[in-house]
Amino acid sequence: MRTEPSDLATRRVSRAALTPDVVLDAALTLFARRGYHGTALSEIAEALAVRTPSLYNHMGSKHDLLRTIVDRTTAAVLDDFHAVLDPDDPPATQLRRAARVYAYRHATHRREALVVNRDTGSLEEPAFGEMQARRREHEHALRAVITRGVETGDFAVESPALASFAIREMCVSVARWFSPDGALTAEQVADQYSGFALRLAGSSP
Amino acid sequence: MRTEPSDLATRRVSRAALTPDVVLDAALTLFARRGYHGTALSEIAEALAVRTPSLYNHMGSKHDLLRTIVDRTTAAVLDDFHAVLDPDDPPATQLRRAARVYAYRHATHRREALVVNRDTGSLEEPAFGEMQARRREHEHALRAVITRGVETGDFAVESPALASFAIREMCVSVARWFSPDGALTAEQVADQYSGFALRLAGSSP
DNA sequence: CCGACTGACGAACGCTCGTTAGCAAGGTAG
DNA sequence: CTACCTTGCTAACGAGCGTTCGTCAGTCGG
Repeated sequence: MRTEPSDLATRRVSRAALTPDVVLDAALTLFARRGYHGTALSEIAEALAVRTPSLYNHMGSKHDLLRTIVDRTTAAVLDDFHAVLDPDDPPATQLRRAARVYAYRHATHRREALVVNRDTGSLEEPAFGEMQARRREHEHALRAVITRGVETGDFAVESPALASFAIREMCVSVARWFSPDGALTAEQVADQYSGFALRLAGSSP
Repeated sequence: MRTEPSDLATRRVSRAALTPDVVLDAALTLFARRGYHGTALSEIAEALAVRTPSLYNHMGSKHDLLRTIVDRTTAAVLDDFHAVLDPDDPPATQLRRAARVYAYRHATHRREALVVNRDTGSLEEPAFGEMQARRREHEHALRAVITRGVETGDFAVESPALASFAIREMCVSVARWFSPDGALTAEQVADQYSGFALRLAGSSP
């Protein structure tokens, strides 16, 4: 379904078959680097070695690019969460897995994360509302895990909401500094961050 | 020196004396809401009940507004840090105070934090380099605290760099959700977050 | 009462943006 | 071979951007 993305690299000159997904990938790279309003369609076209109007054979509008990126990304985050959360697991296991998969995604999908966390405010309705709903769903689900852990005595925090915010945003920020060429792999970072999350929640060892 | 800012509220109609600081404050509010590239000078002018060219009596350029905001904010963060850090304190006290003042600033100066963390990439040189240098100084100073704590056995983390990133970004994110009208005051949030930081670093109780 | 200064203004600038229309080249199906 | 469909192109659009200039009303010290 998806064309192989070139990660953070910029396609150039190659002029290999232009498709909607190729355009989307170039937009993703540039949106992540310069922001949605800071990126001109002419820059996306240049990165693809094509004139600006040609883009319109493969997309609806500039705003559609942003909407598609945000839609796919927020949906994937929720899929991740529900894929690893087993209701029968103890709270500590649930939190560890939820934090790990969340941190892992932000290490392996840096561009998506940067765009979603910076340019979400440029979405128009109804896309903005839908995105907020999905974000809230994830937020509430994570908070529920912490709340249950506090009730069972596995966790110890004054405010589950506060801890939930802190853990989420801590994981989100991985996208701001992680590099696949760095000393740690995405898996190692995700493991350590899930450990941070457990400590933060006051998980009893 | 500074005119009293109207926090997140928007000045309107009042037409009280236009000064450089009043313009800066309106720009701060709008940059925080819509981003630097997403904000037009005409919107800042409208918020001040003035025509766009009049702004130029009180500022150099749009980019100068951003530069001034970032300069003042990053300088204040470093001042905060050095004001609370006593080299004779044990690592746990140093980390608690550093995290508390950092979280507190992000709760009480939300607009500045949002702009600095979103639109810093729109800075041109040399402003961008200067900002990066100050950010790095704060980052390295906090990391040094953690490293020392690991050496003394007060902390327990695999990678001080990773823990430092996590703690910093966790505090930064306070600006994204904190509300002065919420259930918790800025002081309470800062206290809890500094507790999070200590736990995250594996501080021995 | 007058001179100089401050500051908001209308008009206009050059530029870039996102987007549309129409045409031409190339591959494909019949 | 021909008709068609796809797709990149040039040209052009209307709008909005940040910024500059000259003007003119208001204010204030003398």
